[in-house]
Amino acid sequence: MATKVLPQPERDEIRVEAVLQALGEPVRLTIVRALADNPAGVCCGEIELPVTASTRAHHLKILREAGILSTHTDGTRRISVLRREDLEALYPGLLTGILSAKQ
Amino acid sequence: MATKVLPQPERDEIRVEAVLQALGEPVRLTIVRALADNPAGVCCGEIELPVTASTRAHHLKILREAGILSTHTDGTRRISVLRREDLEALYPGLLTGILSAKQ
DNA sequence: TCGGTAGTTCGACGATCATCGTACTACGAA
DNA sequence: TTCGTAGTACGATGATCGTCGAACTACCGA
Repeated sequence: MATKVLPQPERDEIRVEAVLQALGEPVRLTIVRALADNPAGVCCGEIELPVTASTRAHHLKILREAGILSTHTDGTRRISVLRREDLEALYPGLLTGILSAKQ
Repeated sequence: MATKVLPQPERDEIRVEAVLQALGEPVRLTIVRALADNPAGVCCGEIELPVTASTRAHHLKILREAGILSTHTDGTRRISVLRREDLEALYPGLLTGILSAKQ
């Protein structure tokens, strides 16, 4: 039950370039969309992706280090949640704009 | 005076991945910010950038092909304008969010 | 017509990146 | 404790990307 939170940048440490660069990759964008659809958080493995587990972990790390998502442990599972509040505070409208894209 | 418009994607041809990937580069983000400050358009060479002319042309091409800016000729000059309306229609709030970043 | 100016195109090069397989850690169940 | 599951870390590899200089095109003024 949400025992530990993996290292992530504070709100004031988040940089736009890192956020945009992280979002500019199809697989990562898919992950972000999946998280947006599940406000309660999603277990990494539950998102269907055309890559192996190690690549998946790689992308999740990039998203976490960019400040886009937060990950906490739950047994052997890792639950990821979109950092909506932080992103909205820093770049109001950005997430909404991206998620409103046709596909 | 504004004789020709360089090839660019129609609004419905613009893809989010391309837009985000284009914006996720420091030099290109600088260009976009400069264009946002000058709604009337900016001549490429007027933006101060830490790169050579050829690299500058390269970045402008990527931004144009992503659908972020529009370029028309004016004699030997090329005037670039941010495609605010198109971007706002496709991804409402995205530009505002990005431009509101501290730096 | 002849520069000169503004910008693009074309390789080329080095750096970064996405991907993978393998090995590893951490946890829960039997 | 032993096994299976969930996920990470570590190279390695091939592809993409940012950068540059040099050569080229287009336009304007003298």
